[in-house]
Amino acid sequence: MDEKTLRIGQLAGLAGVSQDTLRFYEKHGLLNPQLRSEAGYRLYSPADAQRVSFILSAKRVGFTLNEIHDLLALEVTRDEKSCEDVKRFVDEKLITVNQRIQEMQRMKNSLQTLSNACCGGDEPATHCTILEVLSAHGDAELNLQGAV
Amino acid sequence: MDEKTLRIGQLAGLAGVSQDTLRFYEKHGLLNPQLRSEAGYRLYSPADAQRVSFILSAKRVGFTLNEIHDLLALEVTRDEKSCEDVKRFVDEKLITVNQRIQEMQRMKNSLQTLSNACCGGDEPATHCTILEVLSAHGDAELNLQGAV
DNA sequence: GTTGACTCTAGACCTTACTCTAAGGTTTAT
DNA sequence: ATAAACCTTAGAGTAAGGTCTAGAGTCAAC
Ligand SMILES: [Zn+2]
Ligand SMILES: [Zn+2]
Ligand SMILES: [Zn+2]
Ligand SMILES: [Zn+2]
Repeated sequence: MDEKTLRIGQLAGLAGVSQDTLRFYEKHGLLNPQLRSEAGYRLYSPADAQRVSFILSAKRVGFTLNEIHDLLALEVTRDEKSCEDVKRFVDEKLITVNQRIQEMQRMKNSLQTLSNACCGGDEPATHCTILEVLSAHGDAELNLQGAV
Repeated sequence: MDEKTLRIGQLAGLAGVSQDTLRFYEKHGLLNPQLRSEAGYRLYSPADAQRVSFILSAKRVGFTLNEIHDLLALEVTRDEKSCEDVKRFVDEKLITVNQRIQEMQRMKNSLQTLSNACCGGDEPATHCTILEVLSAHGDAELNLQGAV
């Protein structure tokens, strides 16, 4: 009842991950709750909870744990790094995110086109293929040369 | 010189993946080039190439190989499946993609805010933290209850 | 005062998606 | 006709991100 701290099971429940996952993140330096109960139980502060939330969010948008580690490290190392470094790093990530958004948008369009074209009835779906849609209005997906 | 077929190294080069990766996809049913040269070399048709392109695109937007397999399977099984099935499946994926786009958009905003706030100079970056930004205009990232 | 829910550590194990190795056959160029 | 570059298979190895197990302490409640 110290403060508004959470034990591992509570935070895991709220965040929708396992306790093991939280310990795993800690072991890999993404998380580092400062408090322990007398019995040695981890006690997570609201800031810790926010951190978890950020990790999961970043993961869902496609960052690896290593990248997330670097993003979070801005907090810890910020007086060892210059603003120049920070800005360069963040702007790099921004480019990545923008590219992913564009690709997602294309995928969305393809799926939407397929969905629209499909009558949704219960006859055999002889006319329904993702690849057919892609080749029909086939932009973006054929540019093999565009690959990195 | 049959047609415009590609050997594995050529397709791998164009697609920006390894030959092993193409064979791996084949082994796992995502790809299945019909032709072989007399010597037993795989010969990929333009349709195969398109398929590869789709796989990579789908992967980049966050689908697993299993999910991609299912998307591609629409082609193969389409006269065993009803339009109803296809539409349900695709609409499900659409929801996923839309959610990811939204989350990416939020991440983009956070990074953009951080980038804007950062002067980019070479003094210590004491004021530059992703978590600070998130807590400052902190929507979306605190809703632990919103987790699945 | 013990049952049941919760937590701890250390370490083995798992899945996904490749990546590499070994041992060999093919094609092209000189 | 032989090297260099390409392809084949089967199977082992790797990295990321967990997940599970064992063995033990803790805490609330009946
Ligand atoms: Zn249909
Ligand atoms: Zn139909
Ligand atoms: Zn700055
Ligand atoms: Zn600055």
